[in-house]
Amino acid sequence: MMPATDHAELHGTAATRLRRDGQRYTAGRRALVDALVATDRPLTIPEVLQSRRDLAQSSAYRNLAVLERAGVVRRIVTTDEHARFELAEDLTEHHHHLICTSCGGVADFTVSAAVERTIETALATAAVDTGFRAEHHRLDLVGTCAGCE
Amino acid sequence: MMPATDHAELHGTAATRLRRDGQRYTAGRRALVDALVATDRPLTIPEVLQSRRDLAQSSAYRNLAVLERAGVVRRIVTTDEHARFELAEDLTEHHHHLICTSCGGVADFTVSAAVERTIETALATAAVDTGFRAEHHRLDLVGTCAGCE
DNA sequence: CTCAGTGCAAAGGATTTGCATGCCG
DNA sequence: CGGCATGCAAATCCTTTGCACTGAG
Repeated sequence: MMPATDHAELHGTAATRLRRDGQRYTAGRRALVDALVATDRPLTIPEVLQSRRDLAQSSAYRNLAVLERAGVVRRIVTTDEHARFELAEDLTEHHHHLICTSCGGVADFTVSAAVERTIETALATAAVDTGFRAEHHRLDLVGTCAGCE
Repeated sequence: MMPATDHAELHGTAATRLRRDGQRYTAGRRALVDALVATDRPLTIPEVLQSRRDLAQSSAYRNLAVLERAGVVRRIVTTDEHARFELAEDLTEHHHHLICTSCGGVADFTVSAAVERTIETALATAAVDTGFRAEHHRLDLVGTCAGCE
């Protein structure tokens, strides 16, 4: 798996995935992807709309749903009232989230490959034991961020 | 830390924590705790209301918030539209969640103490690196449950 | 031309809140 | 008695949807 860190390639990948779903890669959708590329943390829709004033709220919701179905973005829920969106993992890299219970903010972080392997193995076992078909795991750290301290 | 698996003791602990917050342990609040004790997975508010028809919806929301502030229950957000509630971890035991993306259901599971230690260590490092004060971690497995397969 | 995409405004649905009443301490 | 707790209904807030319009192919 090779992360498409190059912007042009990223947009190409997005276009391909949308086309596969019978969807177009329009300016509005590209703008959403651009907004997500420009940051290193998942954004809420208000945040996206603030950075791109020309986007209509309803289109943002609709297009993020389209992008999610096409596998370009991922929707995550944390603890606050807004859903958040980030690029799909195969377009960036596997990471986790620091969730601040004070301000509701979210930041990304990663752990070593060795730890990931340990977790993967343990989860695979748990999945087999319970007849669960695992798609992916989610490891978050919940607490207070440096800014809220 | 000793899990208060005994019901009487559990209610005593709940009462103490509420009192510490200047709150009463009323019948309605006890009923909510009972509903959560009776199951091995986090419940949504509709689920709680269904098992206890005598509870008013608004009181359930209000009281679960009170119980959360007092540290008796924990609110968790998964991927579907409803928040879910479970007993605080120190009243049960540390566990994780299997989240079904098909039916929205949630089940509990645990991993070995060795794996937990590995995770704890890795997260402690990440927290220090980012100036984050960690309260707890969250490890979920997202996929399809046996029933939805 | 045709049909997906867009924007506005209105609807929907989970959760919260105002207010009058009930009940514990 | 005084104040927290409760229930009902109305209000909120995020998100979704209806509908007419625009634009790409």
